Amino acid sequence: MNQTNQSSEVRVRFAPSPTGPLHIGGVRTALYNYLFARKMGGKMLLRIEDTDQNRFVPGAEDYIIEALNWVGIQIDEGQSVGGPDAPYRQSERKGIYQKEAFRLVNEGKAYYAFDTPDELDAMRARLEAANAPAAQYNAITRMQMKNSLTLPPADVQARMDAGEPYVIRLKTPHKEEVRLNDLIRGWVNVHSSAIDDKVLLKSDGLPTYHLANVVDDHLMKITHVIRGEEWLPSAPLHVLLYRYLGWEDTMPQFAHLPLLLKPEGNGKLSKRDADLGNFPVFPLQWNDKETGNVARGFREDGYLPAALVNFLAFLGWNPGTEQELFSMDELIEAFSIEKIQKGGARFDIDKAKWFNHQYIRQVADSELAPRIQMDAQAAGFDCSLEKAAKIAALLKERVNFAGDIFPEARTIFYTPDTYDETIRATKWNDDAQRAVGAFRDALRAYEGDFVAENIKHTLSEAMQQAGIKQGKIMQAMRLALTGSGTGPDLMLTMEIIGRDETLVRLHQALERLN
RNA sequence: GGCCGAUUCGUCUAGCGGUUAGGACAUCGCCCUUUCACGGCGGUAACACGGGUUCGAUUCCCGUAUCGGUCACCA
Repeated sequence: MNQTNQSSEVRVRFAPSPTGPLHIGGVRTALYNYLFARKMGGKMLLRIEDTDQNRFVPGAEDYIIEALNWVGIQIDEGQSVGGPDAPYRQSERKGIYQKEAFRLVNEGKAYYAFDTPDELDAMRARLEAANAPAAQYNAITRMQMKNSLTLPPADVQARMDAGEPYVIRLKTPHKEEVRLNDLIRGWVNVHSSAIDDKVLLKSDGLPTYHLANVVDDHLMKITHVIRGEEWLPSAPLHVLLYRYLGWEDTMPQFAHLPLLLKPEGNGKLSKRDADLGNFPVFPLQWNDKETGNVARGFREDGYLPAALVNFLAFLGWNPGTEQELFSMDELIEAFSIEKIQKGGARFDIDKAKWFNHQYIRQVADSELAPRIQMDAQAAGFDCSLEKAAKIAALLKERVNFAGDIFPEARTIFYTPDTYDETIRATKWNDDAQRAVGAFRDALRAYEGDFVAENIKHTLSEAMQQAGIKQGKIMQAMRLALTGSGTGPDLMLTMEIIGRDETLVRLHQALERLN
């Protein structure tokens, strides 16, 4: 029935479950899928795997879409954009999975099971007590359970007619070697005895992940399944499903990505680690409506999407060159599955900050200005966009985040009310006093443009005339002007402060520091 | 515990039989500078262990150890 995919167009999908905010590892998975799709000139699909009604979280789907959009991952087909295989929400595709599940039963590859949760627990407890090799529903134990393999057909029919809940389970072969060739890991062999009789269709009529993802990937003509390593143990089961469904000849290729690990200690990266390390694990801020908790996001923390993407791309992949900074287009150009790492990658937020620093300094001053203006206003200061842009130019190379700029520029906005005592004690001496006085007088007489270059010239001339070595008094000058011993370029700072205010500050310093 | 996977500086990694084992983050030092940063230069720092294969193993094979993942009517 199914002929080989003639078009050979690469088609990949990102298939998250809307159970909450998208984890940063999920963003990386989406990114790798996207890079691969674009690199191969293929398509990127977005499918929502919402087959667990109990775990459904309102708003999660919108969050996922907004997050992908923010990082710059464009969806070609799928939820939010539509496409030929709609609907892309699995809860709306119920009938499709049921049809395939019943087909498997009819073909003898699956069966109905009526066991209650209590009965299943009892079975597992019994097997564990008996020290059985594996406490699972499988080729051996299924013959002692309540299912269409053990019950008389009439009984099965009666139960179904009576509306008794049932599931459909895969009739996993007893002894069979299942192989799959993972693009990242090579051949992986698993014996079918290690795979239990997985539930394919739940008693609520919805499929489990295993059935749904295989059916959808086939129907949507997915050519490559790129997903997290946590799926590797069930990948052989999926291979088995493709075989039983008769789709093995068009089965997609698999690539199981290494996991994102905790910064220190053992295990995969969790929200808790992020809180401990004081960094986000979600792309966007998430407001939990039930608990009222707010989980921070990379966006709200001031990370640029380009920086996050660059950082994430390098967590588990490397082009093999010494270039570190890559735009999305460059990543697409350089990307290849072969260069994906096999081992898990520890999450190092310092590296993320460094990437952000690299990108922040490239942002135009005018783009940074509104944020600075906003921060200034929040602190109670007026700030024109022109002034904010100048401040951006003054400080952007020094910071990791746009939000760090205003705090460093704070002294620009007000005449010092206090002066750093340590600097005062060590730097405020007779020469400093004379220097500030001489500079003030020179500035009063100066009538040209009040720009850094001219201010610098005025200052050095004044110091020369006063016979003072400029380097000796610069920190005192800074103290006089800003009240602080440290900060960005002083001449530019004065330019931004303006002539009048500069004079006011010099004057006040002479009065208050003596 | 069974099954599957992984293992190069503290961290992310390059390496695909012969290298002074390279880069980046972090760290330390020096320089630059009006200070603090930025930046520049340099330093410390790694092939988990044991067997093979080979003239030669970080690289190939087998064990061991360690770490991770997974064993639901969750994805």
